Amino acid sequence: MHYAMNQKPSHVAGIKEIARALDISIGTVDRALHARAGVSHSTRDRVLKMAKKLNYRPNVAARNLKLNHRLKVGVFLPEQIALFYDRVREGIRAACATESGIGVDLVFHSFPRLGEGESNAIEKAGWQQFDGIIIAPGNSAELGPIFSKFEGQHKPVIFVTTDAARLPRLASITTDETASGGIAADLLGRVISSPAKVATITGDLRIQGHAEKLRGFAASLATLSPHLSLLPAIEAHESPADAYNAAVDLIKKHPDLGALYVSTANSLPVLLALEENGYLGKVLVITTDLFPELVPFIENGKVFASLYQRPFAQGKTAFEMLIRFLATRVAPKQITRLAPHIVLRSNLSLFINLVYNDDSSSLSI
Amino acid sequence: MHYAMNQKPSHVAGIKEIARALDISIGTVDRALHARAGVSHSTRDRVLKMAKKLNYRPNVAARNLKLNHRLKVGVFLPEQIALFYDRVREGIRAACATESGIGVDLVFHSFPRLGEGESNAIEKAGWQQFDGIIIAPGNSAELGPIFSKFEGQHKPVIFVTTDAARLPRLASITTDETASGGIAADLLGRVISSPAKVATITGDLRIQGHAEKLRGFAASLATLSPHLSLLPAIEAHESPADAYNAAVDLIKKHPDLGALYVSTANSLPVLLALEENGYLGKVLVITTDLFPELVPFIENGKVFASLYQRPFAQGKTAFEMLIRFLATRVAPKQITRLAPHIVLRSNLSLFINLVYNDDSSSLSI
DNA sequence: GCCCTTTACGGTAACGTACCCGCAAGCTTA
DNA sequence: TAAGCTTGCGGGTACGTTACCGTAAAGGGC
Repeated sequence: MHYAMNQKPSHVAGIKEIARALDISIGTVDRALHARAGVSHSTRDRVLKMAKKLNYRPNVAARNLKLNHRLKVGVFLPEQIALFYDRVREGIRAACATESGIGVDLVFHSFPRLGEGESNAIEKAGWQQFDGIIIAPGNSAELGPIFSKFEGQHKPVIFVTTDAARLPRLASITTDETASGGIAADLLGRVISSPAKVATITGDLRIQGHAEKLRGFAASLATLSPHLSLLPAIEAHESPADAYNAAVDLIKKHPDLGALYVSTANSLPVLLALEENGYLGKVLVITTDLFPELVPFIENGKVFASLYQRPFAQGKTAFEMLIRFLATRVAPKQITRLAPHIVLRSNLSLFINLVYNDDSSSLSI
Repeated sequence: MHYAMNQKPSHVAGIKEIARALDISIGTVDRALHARAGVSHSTRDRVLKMAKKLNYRPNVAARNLKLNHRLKVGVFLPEQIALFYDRVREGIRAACATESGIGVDLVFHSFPRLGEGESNAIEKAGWQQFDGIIIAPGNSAELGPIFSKFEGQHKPVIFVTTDAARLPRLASITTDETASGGIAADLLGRVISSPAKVATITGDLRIQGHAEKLRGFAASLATLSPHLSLLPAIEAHESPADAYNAAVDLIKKHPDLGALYVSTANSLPVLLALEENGYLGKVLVITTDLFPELVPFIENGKVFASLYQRPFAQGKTAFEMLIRFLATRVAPKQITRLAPHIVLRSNLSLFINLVYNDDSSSLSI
């Protein structure tokens, strides 16, 4: 038995076929199709109708050849944490490499840390020169003036890795942070069946994603795992020393701690603090993201799970969206929330080569 | 502070700049660059050197315009299970839509079920007419003769959703089935802390993926969750009635069953059997894939997790790889194993719109 | 010497589109 | 009525590449 459901690739017409069909010049057809001046209403209508009838599709190759414009895309990402943001950059580069239609020039700019120096970097680089921009917006207060200064220019900006809903943007790509927190709470509640205390260590709560993760965690804990009681969130401000001390404090205050959710990538000092005090293995730990030092902790089960934010996929998606918009001027979905990957010791091997980034040809896994 | 790491987009030369630099004709340059006949060795070398020196990049737009060849891609996928394979088709279509460079004609062919009628469909459709083929190879025994008949033609074939390692293929895209099984065993072992019996219900074990899932499950159970004892695998052959009866038998024989891993998408009859006998909620269940009927089971926690095989991402990746090969003749990584998504009630909402497929613009989440 | 083939290269017509120039008809204004 | 302007359209060129055709020059066989 055999079923064919062809959609016939029916002939697509060019601009000159329309001209021939209406016995007018291709110049006129061009003006009509592009709503340029110098065509009467009646002719324009006739052209548009015939274009639809003949199934006109502009030939992208010819257009690109003619208006030989290379696109310039500016990418503004933090240097820290390099292992994370380098994967974003790789995703962008990979997507750029597969782009066969239009010529794209990528210009990478860096600033020290998320929310630190990004507006500076943008202003120095010159917003103007880019056809589109990809950025991780850490400090929306600082970025606000820049965005409003260039308002009305409709420069397409795409946010990656974290969002800033107040700023006007073409699109934003992040993982679903609320879901990340929710998954952590869900898993902890499933594994720990009796009542227990749960703590969270987070990063800078002014960054949108961190707050969302916590909200998701708290909400999910209350509904899905009510037998777990949540301790007040500990904000570690991305500093290793802060995080270490906070963890030591925590286990001193709550020696009966059952579980811990580290919602920042800065989990290593926390793990060391737990290990040194003999709590690693006793406390069920869920972390965020993936980097080489974390691998052994997951491998030997001391860290139950880590929620991977898929930097490569984020970069790739952002670039694809931007180019698609620049080519077609059709706006993409404004908010895209990728599903975070749940990294366990059983599927760790699927992510490990990504982390060591020895295989740049690897896909957006 | 501001760090710029531009890789300068330095001027890229065209074919005629090389010609001018060497004071020869562009025809000669073209022949030299494409290793065509009619150029002396010395001139060829000079051209190639100058091409490198001037940073020659062929203008894809111009090339595509000139050799106006549309590519024809044949897609052969089963009809059953529609919700799964339709997502694969959507992924292919989505990738095709973003393809701006070359014109691609997609031709979809279907056959009833995986491994049933696929060789028939291919032979009827005519292997010859396609520049490339995407197929779900269920029955490698039947496909073998077809593949060997056309051996040496180097027709690029990409396998999706399941692999057939014996057949020559350009690439294969599946989820990592071994990891799927491993994740199931890992999670079950984490949630169930005391010794318990674990059963598996699988599909046709002649299909590569099903066997791999079981192997992964057994291996992972032995190493990560040794307190769980694995019962012999039950093969349900994709038939709903079979699956139902098998499940009833199972709980009759093992009323103390602790957990169940359904490694086929055909999990609904199993869930119904458990529900009718009051076992749903007592037995920890992990299923495979996602479809509307499964959603409420996950929502209310009766199914702990489901391992989603990302059909959309598989289709999209397969198409992108195929086109990239056809455009550049550079072979992709032969084996790509995507990480399956772990669907829990806490992240179910991220996948639910995919399942109801009301949003075809959604990404390869 | 002639004729034929081969080799190495020059020249050029497209591919479909965008954009500029030019021209005729109609209209306005002095 | 002449000069100037606007409107509506035709014609042509160029974008970078490929695929031909043409053609000198060199070589080989008679």
